[in-house]
Amino acid sequence: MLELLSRVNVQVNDNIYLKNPESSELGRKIIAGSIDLIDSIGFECFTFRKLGQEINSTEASIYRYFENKHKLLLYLTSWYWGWLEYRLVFQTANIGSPVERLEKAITTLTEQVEDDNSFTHINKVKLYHILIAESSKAYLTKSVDAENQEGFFAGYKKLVDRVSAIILEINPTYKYPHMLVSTVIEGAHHQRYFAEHLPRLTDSIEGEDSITEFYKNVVLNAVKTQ
Amino acid sequence: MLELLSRVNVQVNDNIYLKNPESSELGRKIIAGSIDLIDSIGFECFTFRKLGQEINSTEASIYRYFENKHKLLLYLTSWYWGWLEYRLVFQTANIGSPVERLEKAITTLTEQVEDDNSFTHINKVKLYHILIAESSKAYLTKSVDAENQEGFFAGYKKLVDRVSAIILEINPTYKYPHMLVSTVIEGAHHQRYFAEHLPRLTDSIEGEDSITEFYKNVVLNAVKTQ
DNA sequence: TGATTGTTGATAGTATTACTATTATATTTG
DNA sequence: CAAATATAATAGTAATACTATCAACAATCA
Repeated sequence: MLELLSRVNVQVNDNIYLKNPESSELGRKIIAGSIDLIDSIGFECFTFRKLGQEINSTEASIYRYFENKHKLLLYLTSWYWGWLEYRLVFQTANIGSPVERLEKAITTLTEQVEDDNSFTHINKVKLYHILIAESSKAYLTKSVDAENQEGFFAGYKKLVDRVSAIILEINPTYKYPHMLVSTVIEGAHHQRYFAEHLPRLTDSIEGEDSITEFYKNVVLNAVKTQ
Repeated sequence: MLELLSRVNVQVNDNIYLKNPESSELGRKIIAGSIDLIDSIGFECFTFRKLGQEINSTEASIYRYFENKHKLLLYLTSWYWGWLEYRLVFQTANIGSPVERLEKAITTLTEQVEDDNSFTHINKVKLYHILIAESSKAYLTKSVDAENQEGFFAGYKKLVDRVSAIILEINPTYKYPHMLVSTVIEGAHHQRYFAEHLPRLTDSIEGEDSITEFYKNVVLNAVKTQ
C-alpha cells in the first residue's frame, strides 16, 4: 500500500510555478535540493543561488521554474497537503464507525512522518520537518489574500473540510469543526517544534508519542460534549 | 485599573537590545514607529531604513538600539508576553474557584485586544495584530536554541507555566497542561488570522467571539475528563 | 536534412537590503 | 567650562533578489 501511495502524483495548483518541476530532470532536482537545503539552513538563509550551487545548476535556471523562494515554499506545502489528504483517505477507508475514523484521522494528521522507502525525489521526513518549522510562513504574508484568491491554499482547506465532515457525522450540532481541525494540525506542528527547541512550552517526551494522544483526547472530548 | 496597568513598565530581557528603547525619546519612537510600520507593511517588507524615514531619524541611529529587525521583533513579542502576564495576574486575582480562574485566564489569553486608552507610545491593538501575524517568526528560526539559552523566551514560558498551574490545581493528574495552554495561545492567534484571511479554515464569524468560547470549551472538557 | 523551438548554462547587471564606519553637531552631565 | 554621550548625515560594502542576454545543445517538425 505504501508503494502504491508513493507512486501517486499529487496535484499542485499550476499557478504556483512558472514551469512544472515534475516535468523535467532539473525540476525534480530543484525540488529534492530545496527540501535538503531548506531543512538544513532554514528558509530565511535559503537562496536560489545556494540551491543552484547545491544541484550544479544556476540561479537563472531555477527562476524559470519558480518566481521566487516564497512560491517554492508554497509548492512544497501544497504538495504536502495533497499527499497528506491522499494518505488520510487511504487510511480511513473501510472504517465504519465514525469515531474510529476520526481517531485514525487525528493520528494521520499528528503523527511523526517516518521514512516511507518510496525512493522518489521527495524526502518525506525532511519535508515534514520543513512543514513543522516553515509552513506557517507560507500564509503569514501580506500576499495571502491575493494568493488565496488564486486557490493556492485549496489543498489545506480540502483536508480540513474532510476531517470536519467526520466530526459532523459524529455530532451534527457541533459548532466548531473547522476550528478544531485546524487547531489540531497547526498545534501538532507547534508541539513538535517546541519539543525540540522550547520544551518548557510542552509536556512531550522525546520518543513517546504524547502529541497524538493529547490531540485525540482533546478532540474526542470536545466533540462528544456540547 | 486599566490606567494603573498602562503605567506598569514591562520588563524585557536586556540582551535583546543594544540600548534600552525605554531610555530615550528616540527609543520610544523606534518602538512606536515599528509597531505602526510592521502592522501596515508586514515584517518581511519592514526595514530599518523605512522605519528611519517614518520617524524622521536614520537607519544608523536605529542600529544603535537593535542589532537587527529580528531582535526588534523579539523585543515586541517579549514585551507583549510580559504585558499579558501582568494582565492575567490582575484579572485572575481574588477568584477563589480554580475553574472560574481558568475560564478567566482563557478569556485573557484568547480575547481580542481592544484599545485601552492608555496613551503610551505602545499601541496595544496594533501590537496584538503583529503578534497574530508575526510572532511565530520570532522563534521559527535557526537561532532559536541560542536565543532560548539566553532567556529570550522566558516571558512566554512564564505565562504558559502560570496558566498550567491553574489546570493542575483543578486536575493534579492531568498530563498535558503546557501543551494545552500553548495550543490555546498559538491556536487563538491562528484562528484570528484565519478568520480574516482564510475563513474556510475556521468557523469564526466576525464580530462574535466564538474563538474564546471554542477554546474555553476545549480546555474545560480536556481538563475535567481523563 | 535543415529550420525552428525549447531547455539549460554562463555571464553580467541592477536595485535593494542589511549592515558598518566616520564625522560633525547638539545635548547632557560633572 | 570640559568631557562624555547621543544623534544625524553621509558613505561604503557584501549579499540578496532578481532580470536580461546569449551561446550550446537537444528535440521536433516540415
